[in-house]
Amino acid sequence: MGTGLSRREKERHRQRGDMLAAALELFSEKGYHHVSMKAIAKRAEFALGTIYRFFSNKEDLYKAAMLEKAGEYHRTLTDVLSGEQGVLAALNAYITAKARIFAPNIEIFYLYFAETGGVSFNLRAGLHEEIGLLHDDLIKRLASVMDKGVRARILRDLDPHDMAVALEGLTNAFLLSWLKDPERHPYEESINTISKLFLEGSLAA
Amino acid sequence: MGTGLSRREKERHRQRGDMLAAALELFSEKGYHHVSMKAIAKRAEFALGTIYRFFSNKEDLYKAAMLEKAGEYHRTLTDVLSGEQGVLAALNAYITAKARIFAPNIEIFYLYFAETGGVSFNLRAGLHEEIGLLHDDLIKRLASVMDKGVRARILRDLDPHDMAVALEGLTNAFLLSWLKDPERHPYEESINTISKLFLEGSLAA
Amino acid sequence: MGTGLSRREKERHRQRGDMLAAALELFSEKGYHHVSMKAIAKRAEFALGTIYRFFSNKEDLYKAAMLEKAGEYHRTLTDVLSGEQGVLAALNAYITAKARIFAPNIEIFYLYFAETGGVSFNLRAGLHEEIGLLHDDLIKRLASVMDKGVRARILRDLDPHDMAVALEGLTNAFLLSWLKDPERHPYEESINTISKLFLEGSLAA
Amino acid sequence: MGTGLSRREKERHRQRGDMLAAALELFSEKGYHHVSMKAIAKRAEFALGTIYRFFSNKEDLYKAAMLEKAGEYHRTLTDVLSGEQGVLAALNAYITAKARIFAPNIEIFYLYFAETGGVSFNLRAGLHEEIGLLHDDLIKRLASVMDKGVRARILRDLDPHDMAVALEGLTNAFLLSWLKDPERHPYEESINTISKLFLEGSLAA
DNA sequence: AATGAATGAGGGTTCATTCAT
DNA sequence: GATGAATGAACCCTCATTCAT
Repeated sequence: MGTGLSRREKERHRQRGDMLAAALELFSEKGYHHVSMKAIAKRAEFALGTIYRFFSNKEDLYKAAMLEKAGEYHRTLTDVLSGEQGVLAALNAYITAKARIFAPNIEIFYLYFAETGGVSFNLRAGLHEEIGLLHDDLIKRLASVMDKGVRARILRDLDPHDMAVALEGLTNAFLLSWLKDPERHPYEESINTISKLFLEGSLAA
Repeated sequence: MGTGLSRREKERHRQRGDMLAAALELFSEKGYHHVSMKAIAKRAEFALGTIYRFFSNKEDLYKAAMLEKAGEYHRTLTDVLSGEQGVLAALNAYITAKARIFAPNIEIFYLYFAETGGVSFNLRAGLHEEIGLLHDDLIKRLASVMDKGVRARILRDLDPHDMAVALEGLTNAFLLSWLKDPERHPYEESINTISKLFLEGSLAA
Repeated sequence: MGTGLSRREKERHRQRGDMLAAALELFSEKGYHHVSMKAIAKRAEFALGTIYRFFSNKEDLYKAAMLEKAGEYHRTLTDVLSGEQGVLAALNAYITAKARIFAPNIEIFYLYFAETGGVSFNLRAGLHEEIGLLHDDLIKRLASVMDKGVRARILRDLDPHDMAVALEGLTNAFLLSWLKDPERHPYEESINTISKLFLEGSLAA
Repeated sequence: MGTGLSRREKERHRQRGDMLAAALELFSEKGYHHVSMKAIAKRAEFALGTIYRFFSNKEDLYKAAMLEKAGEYHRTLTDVLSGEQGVLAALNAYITAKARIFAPNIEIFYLYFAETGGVSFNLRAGLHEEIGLLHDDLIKRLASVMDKGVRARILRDLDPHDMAVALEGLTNAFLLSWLKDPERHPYEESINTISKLFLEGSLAA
């Protein structure tokens, strides 16, 4: 018993997911203001009014879609970092995972990036903060890996938090560069460059 | 002495500048779609119609405002790089200048960043490309400085273009980190970290 | 019995009709450019946006309103001409019907007339042509009646098409004259005059 | 002695004429509402403000332009009618003159026609009346010619005023028909038809 | 007297949101 | 609960008119 309810809840959750997916697709294709609720309803194959039973307004839907994706990314990246592997393997896995996540979704990356960066304005008040928290958490986890690496004398002896921020900046920059012009600038080489910057005595080796 | 014409032209230019300034303020405060032409007119203290004597539509005004600022930033940063100084001095000056430029204009930085990154959609077609060109030029100039540094055995022996991209990513990341929480994370320390990542034998010293 | 669908369709058609009626009223009262969509919405007792569910823009609404009325007039007049009556009866019926149609709608007559004439400019491209086709059709039908009359030696032996055009011109002129000053110039006398001009040997009688 | 003033007045009159000509050209090309005062100023090669020294507003300019042309037409047509010629010659001259006047100016004809007809709305209040007076005067003069013709037993014995109105309607209709499709419907034949309708015993001859 | 830059009311249209069915 | 027609506020832009130069 309660299965009836449960089934209904599952169904509701599935519908919500369909809406979020449709919304995210359209938002990343055209940008927030160029997507109408009607278009989202159509893409998601729901009636316009039905969307409003799940999200109180467009704003809310946007936030939910972004947070959904951000949460997914965050989960993937933290999973990668928390594996039972060595420091170098973890960082390599992180860098690779980030590329794997964003490559097929460059638009979403931009969106996410803009939010992470801050191009969010009052409009998305709240979203900014929530994504900020995720980002802070990620930095903290990265810093902890860095710390481990420094103590193991694998990484250069710099402030772990700074190194985490640096890694974020480097991966973002190389990702963008790669996505802009995939041929001219293979991502693998970027990984090498990033590694060398962090590794202790890398030149000596 | 042509002062008649010159005065009128100067006046026109001043008005245009006022409009661009007002537009930029508002766009960075609220985002493109949340700013009405009426609001820009009011902020700039012109009549609505007057704006249309200078810019053919909102789109045009936005592009002009962004390009104006982007050009200004680009000029400042390339000036810094082309001084008759050593490699290290040049890079330090660059990093500092970037902070000096963006610190008071974090919103504009986000805007610029978003455009550099790509959150621009069809809407701003053209702008994206033009800013992209400026950015490419900057990278090229940075790479040339890096090359000089590598050949002088001051910097690590990595691909100069990659190092340029890396520097961009690092400065952006640290700037954002600093601007988010100025107390906790002094920008000066970031500069140290950045330096150390690029300097040859920095750990040995 | 499909009544559900039918009812909705009927409702839709009724709404469309109300909008067209309101639009036609206002357009004939004040002219195309002096009527705002808001005013039409108000007169038709719909919200502004609702009108746009039926007509894609003001232009479209105008054309639809004109064509609606033109079609109605055309139907009425061709019906009159195609009755199983004699030539004289047909022409008399035509002249009378025209008066009956336009008398209560002098403004619409002007509008129709202007379109028939050509005061439409690019703006109403298309409408002009469509109304022109209706007009040509009417002339052709009139000419055919004239032809019958000529062959029956009831009407003067002139070119039927010319006679049709002439009848149009005469009825228009007398209608306008009558509508301008109904007392001074009874329409019945106009009919007599028109008849006499076309009848063979009318003076001899 | 007054020559100075006179010269200035002449100059003013010439300027006024240039403005009216430019305005009429544009109005007939595009229609009242699609012509801006700026465009008229440019076509007339005057400054925008200067136009307002001659006409208090756009409305006023339109009326003046229409009345100017209407007066010109009226003068031409009444001149033709008041010549020392026979009735038939006068009517023929009238019909020909009307074609000569309007053929190169079909748009103005439509405009004039619309005003004569009545598509004028509140907007052009006044203009309508004034053109109406000219039109009435023309009808009266035509009627007087008709009367002479009837008394001379050249024309059919119908009410002269009706015949005048009829002639107006016929010439308008044939003119429009001709202007719409000049090849298919030579105006000369129309003249024949018109003549036959009015001439006494024309079929007998 | 001539100029044309500046003004701002007003119009067409879109679209987030509501609510009767 | 689901639907989508109806609503109307708000936006971009034009252009007749004014007035400082």
